[in-house]
Amino acid sequence: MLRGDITAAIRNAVMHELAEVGYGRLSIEAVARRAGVGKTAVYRRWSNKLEMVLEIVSGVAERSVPMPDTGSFATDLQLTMFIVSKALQHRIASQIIPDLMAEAARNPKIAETLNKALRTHQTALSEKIVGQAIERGELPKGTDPELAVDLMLGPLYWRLAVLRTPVDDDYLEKVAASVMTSLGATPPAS
Amino acid sequence: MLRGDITAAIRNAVMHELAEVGYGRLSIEAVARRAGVGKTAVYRRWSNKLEMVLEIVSGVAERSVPMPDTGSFATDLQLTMFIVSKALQHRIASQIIPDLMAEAARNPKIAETLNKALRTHQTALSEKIVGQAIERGELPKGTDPELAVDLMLGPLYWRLAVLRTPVDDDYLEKVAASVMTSLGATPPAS
DNA sequence: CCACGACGCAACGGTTGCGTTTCGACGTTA
DNA sequence: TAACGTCGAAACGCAACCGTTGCGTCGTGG
Repeated sequence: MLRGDITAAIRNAVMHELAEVGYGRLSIEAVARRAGVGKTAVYRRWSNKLEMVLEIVSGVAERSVPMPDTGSFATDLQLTMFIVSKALQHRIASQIIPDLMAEAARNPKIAETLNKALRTHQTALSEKIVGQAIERGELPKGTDPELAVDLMLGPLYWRLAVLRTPVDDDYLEKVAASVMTSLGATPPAS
Repeated sequence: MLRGDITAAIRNAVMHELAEVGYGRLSIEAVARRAGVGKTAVYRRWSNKLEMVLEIVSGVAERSVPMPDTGSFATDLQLTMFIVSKALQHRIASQIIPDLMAEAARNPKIAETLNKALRTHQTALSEKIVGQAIERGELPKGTDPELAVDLMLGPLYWRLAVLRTPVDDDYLEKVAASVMTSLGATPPAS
């Protein structure tokens, strides 16, 4: 039986190596070195760098994806943006995500995995928020869910992952308010 | 005197290698191979992979940065978004930009260069557009230029560089309209 | 209590890239 | 035509990493 503590050490090492040197430069030797294990232990679990990274990354991404459903679009929106901003400001995640995104443009398997890990658990989720809001009458009937999601997540990603500017609650509120306005949302009943 | 045609061949090879394998995996040997020149020719011009890439990339980025100043915010906005969307849909640029962005998170020199090449020639430029619009009374006085830029470029970058979804004129208009609305812009005088 | 399996370590041959050096061919300039 | 500098090609020693193998140790399950 493979030892769980060693598997965990390797997973941890992979995430940190990914953050430090990126997928392109990631080497299994360095992973084993960092995890304090032999290369053998790594190859006993995965046969490839690609397979290893995909399994580990999707494993991390899949768990703990909260599901905002607060009953109103305004709070759903704010909560989602808050969660995403926290995730994109996480030291390691903020390095790994743009790196894998760039790599996905070259490697279809990475693209597919990221698709599953991020788009399914985030964009599709956001589209559900929009759908609910339309049903509740908080958003106009013709609202394009895709466009709405782009307006929500685009500025956040741009700010955090591209410009790497820290984001405070005040900024989040401004963006949220802008999204509400531009979508023609009915203000919360408060 | 260094031969210009060979320098050009190397520059071209670097851009294509960057697009295909990314900065992390880019090797000078491969560049020379692709350019059909000897490694000697490369090392005679630059001493590093880093130095070479920075010089070439900033050279490409610096030239031909048009300056939208059409006289109205609405058209400035549309023109800017059109130009940016064209740039981000360029086969090679759309691979290189996210890759270097991710690399910039690790390498301060790359970050600085990208800063100069993109932020100065694009964000600051966009901020000028917003400033002019405020002077003309097309935007409210308190408008935050940074926020405005984020709302303009964020969704575009998200769409094109992250999701890699093609963008048509219809989508561009929708985003532009959303930005106008959320900023409380005065509609064009037409 | 014993065998099995996972462990680390070290070494294997092979590949790739580094940055440098040497060589002969070529073309320009003087 | 003679000197100079760039050119491609090839090889240099060095380092890193690949994926595999053999070894001796240690812990656990049967």
